[in-house]
Amino acid sequence: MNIGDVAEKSGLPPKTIRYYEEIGLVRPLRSANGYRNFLERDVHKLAFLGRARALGFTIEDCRNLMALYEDDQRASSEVKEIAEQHLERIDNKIAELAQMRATLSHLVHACAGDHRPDCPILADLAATCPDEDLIDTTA
Amino acid sequence: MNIGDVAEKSGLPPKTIRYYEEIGLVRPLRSANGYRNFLERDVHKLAFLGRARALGFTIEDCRNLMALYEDDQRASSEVKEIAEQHLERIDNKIAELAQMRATLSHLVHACAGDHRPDCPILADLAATCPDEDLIDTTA
DNA sequence: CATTGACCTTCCAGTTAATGGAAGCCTTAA
DNA sequence: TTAAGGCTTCCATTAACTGGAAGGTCAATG
Repeated sequence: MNIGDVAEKSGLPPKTIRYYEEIGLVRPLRSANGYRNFLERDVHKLAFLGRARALGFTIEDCRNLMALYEDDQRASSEVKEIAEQHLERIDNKIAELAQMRATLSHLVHACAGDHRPDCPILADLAATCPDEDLIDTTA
Repeated sequence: MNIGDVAEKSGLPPKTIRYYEEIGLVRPLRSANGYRNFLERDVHKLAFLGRARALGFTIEDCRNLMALYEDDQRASSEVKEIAEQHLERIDNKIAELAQMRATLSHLVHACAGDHRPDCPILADLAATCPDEDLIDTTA
């Protein structure tokens, strides 16, 4: 199977599939003409990778998940640990974004958004420390 | 003022400050010895940039916000528009992460996480389309 | 048989926003 | 004088692709 078919079946662009080969996530055979020759097994692996990436796992996570997937002696605890760590990363990211969102939303609502230059958003970004005039800035 | 002092005052690492100069966000003077020589105004700008970046604005947003900040003829609507677009980006990102979180959390709870190889997480990642055998794959 | 168009190949560059490190000045104090 | 610390530039690296150029392959058509 050529890369175009695999792209369609796996949902990954050809560029990405080539990249995944380059970093060793798949090892397709080669036809006599130099074209990559994928087996169904490769398609399956690539779809697996696509789903893992869609869940936000890093490439390194994917590499490890794939290794576990192919190891029938694995302990599910190993998989779960990777997933839990990722879940924590996601939670942290969401918290960070929620914090940004709160501040930004507040500022946006406070801004008239008209022709006048007065802007609480810029005022906040420019905000000097409230006690700035108490700080020795001559140093 | 040397870069080290500016770093301390602005909260940005020296490396980042040099980078911001490289991409034209600040233009410090130079002393006779070749050292960058920052004015209070530069420190203020850098702190502004640091706060904007902390709110997740891109560097390009920062460039535009800074230009508006320095233009006393600006309309607050221009600032608000940038902020609103960013808010939307944040909301999209949060939604995406929340979706990942939901799926992943579900899978993690379903996984025993013991010594056995059975794992719903891997099963899901490997999941072929439920109706795969009904799909014409010969096309 | 030649050519066209759709594939495929490799290789190089660019993306975001820094960060790490090497090699080498400048300054100051012991 | 020499050592420490701060400063300089330049180059490489990060994550995970993506875009594009130059060129080989293949199937069908004129």
